[in-house]
Amino acid sequence: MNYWLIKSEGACYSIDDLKRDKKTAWEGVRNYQARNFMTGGAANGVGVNGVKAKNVMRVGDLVLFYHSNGDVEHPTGVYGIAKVASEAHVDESQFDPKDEHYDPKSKREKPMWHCVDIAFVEKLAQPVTLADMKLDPKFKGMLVLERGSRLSIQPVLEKHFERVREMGGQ
DNA sequence: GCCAACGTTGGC
DNA sequence: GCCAACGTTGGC
Repeated sequence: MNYWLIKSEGACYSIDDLKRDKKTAWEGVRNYQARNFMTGGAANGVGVNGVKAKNVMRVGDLVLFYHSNGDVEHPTGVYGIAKVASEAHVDESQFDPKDEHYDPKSKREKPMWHCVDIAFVEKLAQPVTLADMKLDPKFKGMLVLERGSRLSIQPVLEKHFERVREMGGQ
């Protein structure tokens, strides 16, 4: 079992939206490194030379749901837990000229972007903010705390995942 | 709103 | 293949 962190602008798609939808296709990721965590390296989810990397999302993996670009009322941080609910599949938004994530370079015959489905697990009783995590030495080494860390899908260590859950509980 | 850090593009 | 220019992300 692997653990992950995915970012979403809270004002754009929040943990409450995921709770309402129960499940959503994690479309719109347009960064190769982030994509490769979903697909296993190649575009289509079968990995490089048919071999999936170890560090790739698998059905059932648990995910920290992180709100980026927060403000005073809604601070940046982890707001809930989700899980990976599908293998990588074609991200339909790349073919839609009206979609903000439209990619004119990508062709149906050879799609560039794939995504997994993400399902709601729980909302934390209280968010674990970025500020909280920076203050707790147990989070030392966590990718999201690093300066300039823009990766929207990140692997997370089990100990960091469990610590978030602990701090976010009642 | 600012701006540093980052990823991508494109000229050469 | 280098690297400057550009657009975007995201903390503050």
